[in-house]
Amino acid sequence: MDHSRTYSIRQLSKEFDVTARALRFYEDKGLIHPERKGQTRLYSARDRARLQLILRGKRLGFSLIEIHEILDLYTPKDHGVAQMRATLGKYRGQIETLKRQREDIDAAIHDMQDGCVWLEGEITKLEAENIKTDNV
Amino acid sequence: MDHSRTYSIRQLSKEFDVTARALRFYEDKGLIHPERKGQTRLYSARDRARLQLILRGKRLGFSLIEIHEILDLYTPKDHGVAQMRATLGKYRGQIETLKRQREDIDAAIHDMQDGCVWLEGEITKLEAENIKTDNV
DNA sequence: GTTTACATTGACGTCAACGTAAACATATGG
DNA sequence: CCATATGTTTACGTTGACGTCAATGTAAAC
Repeated sequence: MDHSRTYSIRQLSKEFDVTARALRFYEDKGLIHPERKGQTRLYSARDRARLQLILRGKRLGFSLIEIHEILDLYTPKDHGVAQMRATLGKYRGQIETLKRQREDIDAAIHDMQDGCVWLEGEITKLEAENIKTDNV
Repeated sequence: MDHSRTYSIRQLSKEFDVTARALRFYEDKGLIHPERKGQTRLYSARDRARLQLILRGKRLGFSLIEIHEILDLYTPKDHGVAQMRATLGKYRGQIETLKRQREDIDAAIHDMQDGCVWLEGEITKLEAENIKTDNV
């Protein structure tokens, strides 16, 4: 919430449970651009927000290059109307990609839930058997 | 649908747009187990179904090792009730993982849609400006 | 002032997930 | 009979995403 404060590399790495190496690596790949106080990096709230997006992208299975492109969508470029239209197209493409992923997920969840139900049934069946056996 | 027929490595690779190399690689990693007619691999409908699961897992960003574990959940082991309970736990864990992923996706979609709406607004604003300028 | 903790930049290592190339078998049509 | 297509194994190459290590700097704490 505090938009003015700044974070050290350790603070950020602890908060999001990533290594400092990873943060420097993301910077190398142009995903974050922290300031420098002399040598040491100072991460702003904006950098922190970008890191959140990076990690979300990773959880969704995107490569760092793809995440870079997604981050580009979040950084206002506002050059020409043509550019903005192009960006709008990329937004929509990304949304489509995400929706396809969500369908995959829903399918997987349904499969798994079906499996759950079936397994539960099998277990209760076996339990009934065991109870009968126990009673004999 | 035809449960009795069998597929060559080329047929499968073409149908799912993966290389034959990848299919052999998946076999190496124990994800598929096609039969052999002499040297050549013969893929059954079951192998084909497993391949579908593999590719879906990949689209969702899972590693081959994780996919292997997921596939294990699909192959009935029915040893003891204890085993089945353990499997049931894994199912539920997997479902939780997928649900978390879906939340990430929903968040990303909402962000993108917000961005879309904002961008559309900016574009229409600029267009209005341009029209005024054109008329002068 | 010195230890201790945390920071930096290379450079090289590693693991996964294949690609690529070589060298060979099998079969099918012209 | 030979070419072409498709199959095989073995082995090395490649890319992405960091980990690890060395050599060094800096800053707070005692």
